[in-house]
Order: sequence, then structure tokens, then C-alpha cells
Amino acid sequence: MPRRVSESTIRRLSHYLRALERLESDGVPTVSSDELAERGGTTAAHVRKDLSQFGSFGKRGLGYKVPELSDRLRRILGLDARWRVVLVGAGRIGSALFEYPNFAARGYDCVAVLDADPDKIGRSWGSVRIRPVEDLEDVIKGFGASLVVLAVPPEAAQCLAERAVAAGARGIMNFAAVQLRVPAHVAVTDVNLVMELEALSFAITQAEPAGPAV
Amino acid sequence: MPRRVSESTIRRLSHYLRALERLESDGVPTVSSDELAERGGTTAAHVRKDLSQFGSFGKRGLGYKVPELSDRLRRILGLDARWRVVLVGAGRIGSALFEYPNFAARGYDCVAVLDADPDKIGRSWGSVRIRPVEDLEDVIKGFGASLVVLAVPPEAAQCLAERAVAAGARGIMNFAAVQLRVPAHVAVTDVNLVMELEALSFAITQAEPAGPAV
DNA sequence: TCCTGTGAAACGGTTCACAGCC
DNA sequence: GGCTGTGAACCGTTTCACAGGA
Repeated sequence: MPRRVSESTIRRLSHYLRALERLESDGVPTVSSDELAERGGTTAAHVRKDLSQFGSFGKRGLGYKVPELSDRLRRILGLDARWRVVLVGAGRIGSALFEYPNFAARGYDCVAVLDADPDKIGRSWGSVRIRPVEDLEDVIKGFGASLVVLAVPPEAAQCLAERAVAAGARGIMNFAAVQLRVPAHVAVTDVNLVMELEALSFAITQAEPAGPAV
Repeated sequence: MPRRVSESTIRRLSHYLRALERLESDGVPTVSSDELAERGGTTAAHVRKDLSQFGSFGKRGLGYKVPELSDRLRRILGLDARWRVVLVGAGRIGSALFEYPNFAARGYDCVAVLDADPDKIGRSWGSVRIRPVEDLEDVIKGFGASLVVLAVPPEAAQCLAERAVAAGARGIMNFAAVQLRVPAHVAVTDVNLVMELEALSFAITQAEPAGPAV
């Protein structure tokens, strides 16, 4: 149990877990760091260093037992519990997230959907009814939700983040293109799709300064 | 024009640009590295280091001219040209991306949408008709598209990526939960929403090993 | 022999601190 | 005096290399 685990390690753990689950469903009993690295897109040294931060899961000369290791990783990533997620913003991105089957499969249950638009409030997505954003605090407290997804315009994000934190949220997935200010005990991950495209166009422009071949 | 610019620098450049555009629309003429850092969510040293990689845009004692700097950043990020984007996968995520107004505003035009589902092929999104994935090469070459978005199941992603690269794609935005193998001259950014949630639940679990307060 | 676990070295990114220009 | 641009110090991450157990 390390004091501080790097962001990149956590990402790699997710990759390992996905690779392990594929191996598991193929009935492969053990895997070496080399093999796991190959399938997870990193290096063997990385695999061993990453895993050794949390304990000694492997056997020298043999490798790692696939079911045991994937179980450990699930526990490390907090996937042995179910998480209640409140979704703020019933737009396109919110809808895509809501219907994404992998979320429920990984233990993330979207228990409520909120929006500010009166036209959307009252409509139902599956069995979940869209409620007004004013209900944010009630919903977080009522469901005991730890996670909040903000799929809202940038102007609204900071205020909603503060309200969510005050109501007890511990993690925020932020789709708005603003840097949220939250207390240290709250985790935030930013998803900024325009920024990702900008990284691509930058890389291409750098490689070929004449500009895109359009 | 540096040989190698770090991933994190590019992300920060995007942040600076967004902050600058807000300043620009407020009519602010100049900005110091301190101010820009505050609004971009970093430090003044970072702002200066990042920008100095591309030239000397500021004046000592005065700061940076807002319109000039934002113009420079747009050019650095490749936003002075329009980019043609081919979207593969007409599901929820594809649809969310397609309708996202900020893309067009930043110069990214979705020129074609492809899908493998016969039920979807032939339908229209706005003025764009959904075409079969078989058309991938034709579409990339026909439109001269440099960017491809893969919003498809993990099994299909690697094969489609290879086809896209062979047809001339230079950048891939990958929503599938697999590590794509592409030649060095092709840029890839991965967007993995489940992984982002896993990072959150990990952070919360670490802080409070008893598990989520559900 | 095979493969893990881990110190140690190498690398790269961040922060510091100040020289130099306005 | 104010603020940029930048070498140098610092620090965390990645990579290496090997000791030691199966």
C-alpha cells in the first residue's frame, strides 16, 4: 500500500486488468510479465514495478496466476464494490455515457440524471427520470453517490462541482473545458475531446510543417 | 521548433489558448505569465518554459500581447487550417461527437460517417449520409482526410486503424479499449471513459480503504 | 533455467532563481 | 520595478541489470 501511486501507473493497471480478463476468458492459467506487457502495451519492467508497489503477486520462474492477479487488480482499482454515479447534463455526451454498457459491467451504476433544461426535465431514460439540477444535493445524499459526471457547459461546471463536493461527492469526471478547483480529498479527471484532437493536429503539423494535406 | 515537445506541454498549450480566447473576448490587451498560469491552471514558470520552446512571444516587463499570443498558439496547434475528420462508428459516442459544436468551431469538419450495421447505413446525420465501413479507404482518399475517429468495438479497432493508416490517415482518436499498433508517423490519442472512472474509484479507495461510502 | 522483485542508473519533466530587457 | 527567457537544480518516472526463489 504505497503512499503515492502515479497517474500513469493507475492507467497501466487498467490496461493490465483488461488484458488479464481476455486471458481469463481464454482459460489461460498463468502469464509472465513479458506476455502481460505485450498485451497491455508496455514493458515487462513496468509490469513488475507497477505490481510490486502493491505486493508480491507472482512466483519467480513461473509468472502470475491470471485469476488471482486480475482479482487483486480489481480490488486495487476499487472494482470489487459498486459505485453510484450521478450524471449532470442530459445532452449528447450524457446520453452516450448513460447507455454505455461497460459502465454497469465495471460496477458503475448511474442512479440519477439531472439537467437544467425544462424541456428535458421529466423525461425518462430507461427507468431513470431526468430531474432538475436543483436536486443535485438531494440526489447525492439520497443515493449516497460518490461519483459525479459533469457533462455541462463550462460556465456551469465550477459551481456544480462545488455543490457536488459540499453534498459529499468524492470523485468528479469533468467534460467541461475548465480547470475545476476542488479540495484535495476530491479526485477529478478531465475529459476534453477538443483537446485530444488538438494534440493530434499538433503532432501532424509538427511532423509536416506545411500543414495538413487537405 | 523543438525536436520533441512533451505531451503535457501540448495539453497546457490548449489550456492557455482557451484562457487567452476568454481574455480576448473581454478585450484584455496583455497578460503576464502569472495571470495566464492562474487562468490556465498551472504555474508561471510552466507558462514561460512552454512558450519559450516555440519562440520569444513576450516582452520583458510587460507580458504577452493577448491577440498575438493566441494567434501563435492557434498556429502551433495546427488550428489555422481546417481538418477533415472521418468518423467510424455511428453509435452513441459517434453521434455525440458529430453534434459537438466545438469541433467545427476549432476547425474540425466531420466529412464522413461510417458504420458496419446495415440498419444504420443509408441514414443521414444532417447532410452526411452513413456509409458502410468498406468505404473507409475511398472516403479517406476522396476527402483527403488526415484524422480518423474510431468509435467502434475493441475487436474491430486494430484492423480499422491499419486500413486507415494505409489509406493515408495521420492521426487517430481511439475510443476502443485496446492499445493500437501504428507506425511511428501516425499520432494516436486514446479516450477511455471506463479507465477514467477507474482512476477515480482507485483514488477514492486509496484515500479510504474501507471502500466507497455507498 | 526461467522469471520475479528491486536497488541503482538514466532520463525527462518541473521548479527555482536570476540575468537581462522594457 | 516588473516580467520574460533560460540555465541549473531538483524530483519523479522509466529503464536497466541482477540477485534470488521456483
